[in-house]
Amino acid sequence: MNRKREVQSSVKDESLIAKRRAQMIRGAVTLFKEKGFHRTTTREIAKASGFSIGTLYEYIRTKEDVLYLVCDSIYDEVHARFDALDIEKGSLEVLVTAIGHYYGLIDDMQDEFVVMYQESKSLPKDALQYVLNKEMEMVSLFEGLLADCAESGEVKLSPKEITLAAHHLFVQGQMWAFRRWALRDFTIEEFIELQTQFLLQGMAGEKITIQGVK
Amino acid sequence: MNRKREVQSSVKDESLIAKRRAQMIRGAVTLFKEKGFHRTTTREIAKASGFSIGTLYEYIRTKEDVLYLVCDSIYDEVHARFDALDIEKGSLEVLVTAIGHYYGLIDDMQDEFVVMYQESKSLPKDALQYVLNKEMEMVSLFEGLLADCAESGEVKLSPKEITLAAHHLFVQGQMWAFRRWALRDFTIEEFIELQTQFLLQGMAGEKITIQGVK
Amino acid sequence: MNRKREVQSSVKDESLIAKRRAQMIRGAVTLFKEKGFHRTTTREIAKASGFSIGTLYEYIRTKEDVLYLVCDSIYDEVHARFDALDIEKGSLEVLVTAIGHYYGLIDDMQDEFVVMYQESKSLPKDALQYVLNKEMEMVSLFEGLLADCAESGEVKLSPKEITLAAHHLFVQGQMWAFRRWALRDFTIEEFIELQTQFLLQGMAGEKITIQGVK
Amino acid sequence: MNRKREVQSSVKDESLIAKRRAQMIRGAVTLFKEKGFHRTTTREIAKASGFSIGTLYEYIRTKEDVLYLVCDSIYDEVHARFDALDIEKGSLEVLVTAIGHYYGLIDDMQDEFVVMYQESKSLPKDALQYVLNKEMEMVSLFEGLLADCAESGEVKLSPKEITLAAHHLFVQGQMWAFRRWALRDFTIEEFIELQTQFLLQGMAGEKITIQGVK
DNA sequence: TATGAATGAGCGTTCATTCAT
DNA sequence: AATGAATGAACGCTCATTCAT
Repeated sequence: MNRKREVQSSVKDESLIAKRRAQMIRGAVTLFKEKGFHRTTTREIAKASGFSIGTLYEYIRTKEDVLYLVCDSIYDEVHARFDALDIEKGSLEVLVTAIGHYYGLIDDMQDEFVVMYQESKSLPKDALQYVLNKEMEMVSLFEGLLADCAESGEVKLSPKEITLAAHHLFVQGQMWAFRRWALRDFTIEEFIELQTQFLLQGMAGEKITIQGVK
Repeated sequence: MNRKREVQSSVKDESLIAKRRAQMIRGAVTLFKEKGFHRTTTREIAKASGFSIGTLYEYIRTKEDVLYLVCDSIYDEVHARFDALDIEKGSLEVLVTAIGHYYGLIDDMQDEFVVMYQESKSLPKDALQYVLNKEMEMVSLFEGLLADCAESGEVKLSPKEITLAAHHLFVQGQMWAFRRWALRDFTIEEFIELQTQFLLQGMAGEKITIQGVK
Repeated sequence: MNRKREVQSSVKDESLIAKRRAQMIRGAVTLFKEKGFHRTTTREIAKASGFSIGTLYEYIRTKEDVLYLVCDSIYDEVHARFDALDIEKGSLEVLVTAIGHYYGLIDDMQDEFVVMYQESKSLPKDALQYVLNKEMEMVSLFEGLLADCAESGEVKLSPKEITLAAHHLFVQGQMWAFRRWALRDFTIEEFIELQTQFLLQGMAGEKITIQGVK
Repeated sequence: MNRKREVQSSVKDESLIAKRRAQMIRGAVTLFKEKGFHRTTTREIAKASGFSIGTLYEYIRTKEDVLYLVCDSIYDEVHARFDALDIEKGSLEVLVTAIGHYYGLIDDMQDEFVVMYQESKSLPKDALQYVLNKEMEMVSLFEGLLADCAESGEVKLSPKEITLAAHHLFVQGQMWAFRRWALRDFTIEEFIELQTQFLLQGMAGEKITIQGVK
């Protein structure tokens, strides 16, 4: 399994750690979104979190820990939401619900997702691996759902097509967070509706051939 | 129009400027890909370019200029390729050709595209605007093609659906550069084939309704 | 006289102060020996002493106080030992006994002596002066013993030679603590024996002249 | 052999490196003597050297490098002086000359020696090893000279006594640098004269026994 | 009395940029 | 036009010390 990395803290009171880190994550996300991880200083993070630089370092060991904490908290939320869905076996209906929830989550946590996608490359190796694994878990979840649909005959997709479709789906989710400036005219509901349509049709229809294309 | 930003140089000889900047871009892309813009030092760029730090600064004014030069050169290439296509009016066939060329280009310039998407946020405001405009030009090109298809009745899409489809298309292109680690099993030809299929079916089929979904 | 510096404590109970400071000294010596005064943190001292950082500061005012306490405790021990000797008047025999006891003490408290010699320069001015005075007392004790021997005719030494011999003696003691890595082959008994021999012969013999030396 | 550690510099001009490092060493020795290695900041070193903090770091990689450079320069000087002596085979006369030169050197470079002895423990492991080896070379030189004297019958010393005498000699040298405050009344010539006397008598005389000493 | 979370001055180090040669 | 030594602002991080509980 994908073992959670421990972020060391010299403070012992666990609930205090949780509270301070929540402050930290909130402050850091705003800053990272605005200026990026590298242009944000630890002093700024401390200030935005509402405490001093010294206190910040009571709860983390390195600046990168803050970024990791941000990424980790996103996946905690993702899991919380999906667990609430209580999925057993995939079907077109379940898939559509899952997509809706996933895109809804991204809408709720736009800043966090943008930060994660833009800045995760600055994570130390092991933390990056952890985050990528989490991402893969997410994609696999969709793959599983699609595979169930394929098995039950609801959709006709080869294994490769399933893989691609799952990534496709995942990436379109990112698009909502990333390209808001380009999608100002859409509500999240419209976006979900249209994306779902595209996807279902893309999977369902007959193969199409255009003649004369290289 | 989107006016090209001038990057100041204290050197007069235009052809020398072009030569040195080409060296610079080649060196910088590799470094930016490997370590990101912020972790790359100007000294490293100079070294990778084959000249001294002093010389580097004869051809640019700030480190960000290098990033801008990289981004700009990508779009020069994009334009060169698309101009060669000599498109007049859109049709499904033309659209499919354009997609193929676009994805092919991304495949050829993977490193450059990754750098651009990952690091462009570090550009100074005006340069970022310029690059985003370039991106919008690209998306608009696809929108134009799709609109032509809609007009001629080849596809049935509302204006909003056209916008979304164009972005969709554009983002799937990025995916090829970005998520290569997840798409190791695919060749670029397969990828183009499958993506095109998805798109065409997604646009062509009847609307699908899943009942019981919120 | 050399007045003992008061180290402030906010705790009133004198016996508790003594107990806590003893814990502190034991912990600190080990740490100072291992990593030096500057590389040792107050938190580490607290931990090694068996109490919290807050408690540590109930018994001292500054980190340097700990160092002072260490140095002071060494001289307390030195005095305790020499008082037990109950010296009245010097003679060669008494001198030899004193040397033996002094070197034996250094052997027993090697770590403490090394710390004192290596780190005492980090003491605040007045504390350093106090410690240097203590050291001078020690040297004077030997000077006194030597002077007695000179007076009684047991050795032939000018006042200047006495001074130098006393320092000599003192410094050779330090050597035992300091250069243990170079003296692995010697036992403390051998060392005392040989040093005493050297000293006595050095003082007793006829003056030697080497001709032709500039 | 004891390979010289390379201290990295980003400057290429070797003679400039030598010049700047000489400035650095001169400045640093004064500061280290005054306040110790740990209490001296790199900015102070830069200032005392006559250049900026940025320039300082063009010639070293870490603060510890400065300390190493100081220690290394001392032994360069030691070697230069001893090589000039052109010793072939030991004799009492040669030994006395060597001692005189060694103590003379220490007198000339008092500050440097004090810094080396007080602060070398702050060197990184490999550098410390290098310096200790240099020290051992020095001691061995005296051991060699003494062994030659023993062989030729000029002195009667067992191998162990030779070892101890060499260390003894070496440590008395340190004393001159270290305990100047206690030896204000002596000139270096007196000191050399008396120490040599002590040593020669210590080695030459008959064994002395004090009765009644435990 | 004992605790440990909070503080912020200060440190070592980096690196974009300049400019004399 | 090319070089690379010099600069210093700014960063990440530490740790002695305080003080509310």
